[in-house]
Amino acid sequence: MSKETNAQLSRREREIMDVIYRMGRATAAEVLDQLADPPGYSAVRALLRVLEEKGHLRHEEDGQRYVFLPTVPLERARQSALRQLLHTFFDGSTEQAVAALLDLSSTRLSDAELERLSRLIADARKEGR
Amino acid sequence: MSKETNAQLSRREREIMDVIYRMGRATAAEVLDQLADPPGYSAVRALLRVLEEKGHLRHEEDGQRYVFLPTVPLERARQSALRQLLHTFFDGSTEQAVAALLDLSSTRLSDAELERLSRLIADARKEGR
DNA sequence: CGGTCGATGCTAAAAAACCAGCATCTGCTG
DNA sequence: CAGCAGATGCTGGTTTTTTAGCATCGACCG
Repeated sequence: MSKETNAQLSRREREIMDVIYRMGRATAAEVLDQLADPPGYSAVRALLRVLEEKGHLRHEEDGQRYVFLPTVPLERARQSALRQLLHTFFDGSTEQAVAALLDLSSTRLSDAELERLSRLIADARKEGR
Repeated sequence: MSKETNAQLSRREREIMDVIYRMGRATAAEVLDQLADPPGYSAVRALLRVLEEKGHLRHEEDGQRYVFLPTVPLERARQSALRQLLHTFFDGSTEQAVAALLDLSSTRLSDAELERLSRLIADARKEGR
């Protein structure tokens, strides 16, 4: 059994984790001003403590203040999130998910990006055999 | 302003919505036995009622029992979810997201699927010009 | 007809989440 | 040294979520 990054997050907890994943690392104050519908400073700190207890965060001391980091590295968190999304919204179909992703941002994609994506798939095909 | 599918879901509510998106439509009993860490039947029904009040679900009557459906269609819910995921875990980069997606399921992808993906990207490139 | 089964509606209370405020500590500055 | 600034730890209370239980209703069956 692994390290027990204990179970299910509440709404606020989720929001805070998201902020920290976006930032990579963050202090209480930084988290606070990234929150859309901000509570008080104390509230944020309390939640950070809880998240640490639950094993989702750890902190390093930077002089006086704490900088919080995820215990689960970005890559793994991503994977879980993707897997989850794939399962609930795309019935597990990578193909559909990629399609939706392309559609979502079709205008924003540069030619170079598409080029690289194309290569990515070519590589996947080769590996497959 | 649109129909006000009122705000943020709690943990259980989220779980239940996920089940319903997976199933497309579901009765209380069906939702119950899809839940990983199941509460009582009553609890599920109560939450379904709440979700309906909040505007996330509606129901149709099938003889005696209710079948619940999302008010927001799958496609739109997907988009929101993807956008969110892209933002918090991939810094908005579609490319990285697609890469992660391919990596996640590399073994599971059939040749035919990769073929189709490749075509998808080719199409996107054409449209871009 | 009377009873049981399987639904629903509703309510109240237990549990969890959320939050603010105060006490404390440290470093810095006048 | 005294006081302020900025950080943390902690505690208690309010609000929201989550849950179970009980009442009801209609369909079906013997």
